[in-house]
Amino acid sequence: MKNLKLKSARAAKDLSQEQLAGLVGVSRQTINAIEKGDYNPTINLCIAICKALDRTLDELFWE
Amino acid sequence: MKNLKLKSARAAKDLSQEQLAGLVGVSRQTINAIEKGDYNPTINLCIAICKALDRTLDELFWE
DNA sequence: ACATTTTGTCAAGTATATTTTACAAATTTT
DNA sequence: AAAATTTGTAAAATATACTTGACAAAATGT
Repeated sequence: MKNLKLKSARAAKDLSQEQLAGLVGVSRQTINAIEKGDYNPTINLCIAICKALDRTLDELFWE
Repeated sequence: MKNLKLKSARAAKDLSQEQLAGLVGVSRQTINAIEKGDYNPTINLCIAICKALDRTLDELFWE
């Protein structure tokens, strides 16, 4: 299922998928796939995303 | 660095690495590697571990 | 309306998470 | 102290996260 919390947190910072990808050091497609859902990123990437968006793991990746 | 929060939470439930591995459906070595640190598990595995130990992502995998 | 940026998606390749088998060190049990 | 369980670790194989390049649809800006 889509990760709308991530999409929303990214929008709150006014960042494009490509900009967020650059901040955390992955490709744009990876960010897109995570938001799209049915994807299983590594915890280090999740942590990097959380820090870039000033959120915690529970806020963005806990159901 | 070692994940002592995970090690401690597992001990609190009196589970061996092998028992926890069975609960979350991975090998014992994977659990051992995560506790040892310098490892990068997937978010789905982290979530499964958290649920098995009645903890959240922030409690076990946030620094 | 046109131009630009952003997003969704696909296929083929590369990097790495995870498994399997195996053995020794350490810890716990009797 | 011996036996049994648990843990630490390693090498080779497999599964999958992530990349690169590319193109079209959708959204945004002028």
